[in-house]
Amino acid sequence: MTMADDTQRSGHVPTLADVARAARVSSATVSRCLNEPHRVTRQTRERVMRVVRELGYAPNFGARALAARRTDTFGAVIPTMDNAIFARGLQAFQEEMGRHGITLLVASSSYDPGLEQEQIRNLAARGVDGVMLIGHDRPEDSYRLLQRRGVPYVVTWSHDPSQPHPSIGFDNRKAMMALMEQVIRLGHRHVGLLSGVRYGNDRARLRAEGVAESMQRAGIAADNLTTVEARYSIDAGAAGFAQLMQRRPRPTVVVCGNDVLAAGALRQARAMGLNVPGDVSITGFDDIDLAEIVTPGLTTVHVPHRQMGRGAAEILMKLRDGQDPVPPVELKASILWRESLGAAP
Amino acid sequence: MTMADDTQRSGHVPTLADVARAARVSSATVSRCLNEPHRVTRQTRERVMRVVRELGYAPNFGARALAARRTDTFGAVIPTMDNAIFARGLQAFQEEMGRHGITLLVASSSYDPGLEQEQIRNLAARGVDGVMLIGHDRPEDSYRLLQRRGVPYVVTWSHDPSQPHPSIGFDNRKAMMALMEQVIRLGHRHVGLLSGVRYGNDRARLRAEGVAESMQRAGIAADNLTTVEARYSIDAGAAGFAQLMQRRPRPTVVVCGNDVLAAGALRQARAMGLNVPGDVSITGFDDIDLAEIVTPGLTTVHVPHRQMGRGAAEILMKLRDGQDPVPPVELKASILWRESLGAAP
DNA sequence: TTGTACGCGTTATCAC
DNA sequence: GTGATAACGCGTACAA
Repeated sequence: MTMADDTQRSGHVPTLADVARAARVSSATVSRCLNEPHRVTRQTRERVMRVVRELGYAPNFGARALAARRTDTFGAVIPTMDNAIFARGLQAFQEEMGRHGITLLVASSSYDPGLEQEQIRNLAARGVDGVMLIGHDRPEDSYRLLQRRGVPYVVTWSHDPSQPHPSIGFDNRKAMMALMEQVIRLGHRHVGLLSGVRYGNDRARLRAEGVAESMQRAGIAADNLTTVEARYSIDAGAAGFAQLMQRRPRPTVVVCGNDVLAAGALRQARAMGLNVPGDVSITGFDDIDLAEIVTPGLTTVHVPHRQMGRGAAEILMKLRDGQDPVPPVELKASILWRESLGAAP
Repeated sequence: MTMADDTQRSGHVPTLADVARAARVSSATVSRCLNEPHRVTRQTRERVMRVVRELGYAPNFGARALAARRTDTFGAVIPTMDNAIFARGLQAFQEEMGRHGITLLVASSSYDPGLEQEQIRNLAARGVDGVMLIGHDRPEDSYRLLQRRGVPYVVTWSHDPSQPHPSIGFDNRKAMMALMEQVIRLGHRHVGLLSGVRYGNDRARLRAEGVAESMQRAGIAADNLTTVEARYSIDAGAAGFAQLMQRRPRPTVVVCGNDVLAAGALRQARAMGLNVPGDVSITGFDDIDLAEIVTPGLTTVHVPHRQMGRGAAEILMKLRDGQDPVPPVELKASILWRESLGAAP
């Protein structure tokens, strides 16, 4: 019989009433001590708080939410926790929330719109005071669900003024076009696009559109662009790169929809004995840690992750406090030059 | 005035009573339709469910938890979301939970024991039916808090039979010693240890102890080991590596407490014009994606992330269902050979 | 099979 | 400043 067996389960979780009884006050006074300490005399307050500590009391969240109709909790639904893309932005989001005494609930959707809707419903049922969403593309029902329950939300990672939702993000298409301008300037005319899955993902979709539009504007035949779609993983990136390299004429540059795919492409290039950027150039998107650490370093699009997270928190709090409407905020993404993009061979 | 302005907030969130009224049944019947559909005739069930959809009803979580004294929610407190270490294990944990209709709540502690306790308290107050914890090292109070409230928990990422807590993990010390055996066999006698922060982190502590013990067993003077501690980031790893390289005689190998530090070490080695493993060897720990993608590939300790996550879920469910005690589960970690570890120069 | 009625633990509105 | 007490929305004996 170990210690854990003795104590893992116990009889009774202390309630407000237990504290009140032990401190010889009413439950209302205990509640006040916890929520509005200044409305209680120091003497009783100290007595109550001592009992709170002794009993190890913690308020029951469900009951509190039920009575106060407010949870001081915000939610975020992100496509995946399995990588670093959203981590930094989320961290900033959380830090800003923490400063205001708000807790963050995180759910992940595995890039599945149906699952995302379920997660949104779950967060709403949990009474979150606001929700942060990634990207605009999702069933109208998902938005309606939040609107109907009066839960404020903010869309991030994408700026698209045509969308009628509060948002903060950057223009994925424009950012990709800025990168493509450099690619074309360096003489590349045969382009392989290693895109993320576009269905239900406006970031991936807009980035891909940016590539095509840039080529069109430069007067390069659409036929010179080959696109392969890959799910979000290094292995899928490697496989996609191998596929692109079979195209004739072979692309002189592989533009990737994100850094993870680019890392996979880099690995595959090495495995195929291809020099980067000597034989083929590779570009990324996002500027996560990975982009700096690979060899050669990835030329990529730097995304203002932290600024986005902090801004999203601010917007959500304005919305919660009744400020409405809040206009979309556009952030800038910039090109980060490293070594993986060079002149066309 | 955009669409969002019109609909962002609405009047009334539908309740069980609303559904009952619209469907012309009692609230009890609606509740049954949602929770025990088989105890209701098909006819009324279909009528009720249609109203549920029409009204966009979702049960109020707080109220449900309050009445049922059960949330079908498990929690996990991880040190950080900012990297991939815990992501894979957590994903497996979540998948297993999902199969059983359980939702996961994730909180992060920023490697701060105080903050971790606050998060544990928060999860407990939210009524989670179980909690997954990383590592054993934390104030006794944190455990007591859970025990007192009768919330089952499981410790992961670390196996230590001397600890009286349900757990699943691997022996961090033993794993590091297995790696060190190879390091020493390759002729290394001057070792730099780039350790993670050990305070409140038994994984980092035990890994560091493993290095020291291996050297002692091999009869190598303790003086031949230089230790530098670095917080969890690539930059800190790079700085720590630079510091270790100033030691005379210079270490022929830098053993890192995790892959992220090793990646930083690798970057710094390149910046200093040092060949790896020709001039100096570097090893990692964890085997995250990064370890495979850097150049040269990291020789590291492969950790059974997914197995750990899945196992943790199973243990937690047993505990919740009253099975007690559940003995600690030990998993195996293995050495993964890549290119960054070579013979001593 | 369905309905009635109570309790879950907290906050908020009153009196005092 | 403090104490009763009525919600809050749901689950569940128990009765019908």
